Amino acid sequence: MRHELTELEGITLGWIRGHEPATPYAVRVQFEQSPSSRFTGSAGAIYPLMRRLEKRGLLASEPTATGRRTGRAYRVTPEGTRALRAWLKSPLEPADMFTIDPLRTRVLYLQHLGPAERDAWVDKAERCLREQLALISDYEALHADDPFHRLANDNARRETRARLAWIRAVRAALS
Amino acid sequence: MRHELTELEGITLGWIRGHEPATPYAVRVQFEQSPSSRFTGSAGAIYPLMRRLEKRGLLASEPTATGRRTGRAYRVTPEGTRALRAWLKSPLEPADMFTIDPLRTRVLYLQHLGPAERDAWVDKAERCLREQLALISDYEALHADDPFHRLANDNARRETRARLAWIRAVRAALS
DNA sequence: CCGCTCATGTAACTGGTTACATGATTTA
DNA sequence: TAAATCATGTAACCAGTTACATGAGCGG
Repeated sequence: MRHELTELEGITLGWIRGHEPATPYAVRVQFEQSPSSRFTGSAGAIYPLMRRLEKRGLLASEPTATGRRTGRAYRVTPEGTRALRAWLKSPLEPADMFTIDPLRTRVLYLQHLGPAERDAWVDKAERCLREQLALISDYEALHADDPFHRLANDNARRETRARLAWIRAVRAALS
Repeated sequence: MRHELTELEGITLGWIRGHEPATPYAVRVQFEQSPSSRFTGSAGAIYPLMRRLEKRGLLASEPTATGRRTGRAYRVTPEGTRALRAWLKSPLEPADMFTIDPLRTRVLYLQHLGPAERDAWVDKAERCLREQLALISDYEALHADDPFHRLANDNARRETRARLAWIRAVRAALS
């Protein structure tokens, strides 16, 4: 009885649970409108993933037809709910939760850019972080009703603010 | 002339530039002692990667022998330096820099846990974040001399602190 | 000499992306 | 009715992981 889920599987399962019955396309749209770039929500990922979860007994599907179109709509099975709950609780080992910040890795080797290039880099980074704050607010407006979405959004905002404060510290340190 | 590098390639190239001539094993050790869990620095990743970069002309290798052991030590070519600099400057599109926080995705679906389970989850998350702060300090001590490392470390510390503040806000919101 | 760690690799797998193919429905 | 876009899927590829194989050197 394997219950381990990848991050994408966990998120998908969680989303479907709240939007049953859900087609793969609906899941895809959801991923595309999210400002996160970790997953594209490409068809090539979602369709096989959902069939995979069904084969594992975590999803069950019924055929749907809008007009003459064929397709399948999925629901989370009790087994799937159990897997979702296990996923929610599980991977909280300290090692697993190190955040990945592409800015952080790049600053490690910033010595290989000239002073002017470094300044340009820092400026651009700060601009991008500001834009991101705006994107976060936009996205938040879409889900103002869901308190859990608001909490997740608060996380994104706080992290982005911390990175902004940091990038300003970087600028100060470089000059 | 393709100059695009994956994150792992960029980091590897940057590290080698500062530690020439470097063996794949030395690169591996470096990754293992880093507190980040994004890359394991497994042999299966590093050895092929470095050969790949050599074939692209970004690394050059000389055979080395400690005792009767055979092996190769690598240096970054001028072409490799150019690629490194391009990588440092390039992927700062807003979309690319969204941070991945496994806590954030999980909180989205926390509604599927009971109140007691949620509390336990929040407690564990907070404990892990605290441990991480300690890990960050340990790691910082290893590189106290390198100002760029210190900046990167400052980033990790600020983000972790922001996440800690957030998780406390989550606890407050849940009760 | 036995076992441990150092060091170099390879092979099979996996999860996700890109790019493509195709048919249905809506809109100009 | 032509073009756009909605919706469902497949195939080829790719970077990185896991697990394994192997041999050198070293300490008990």
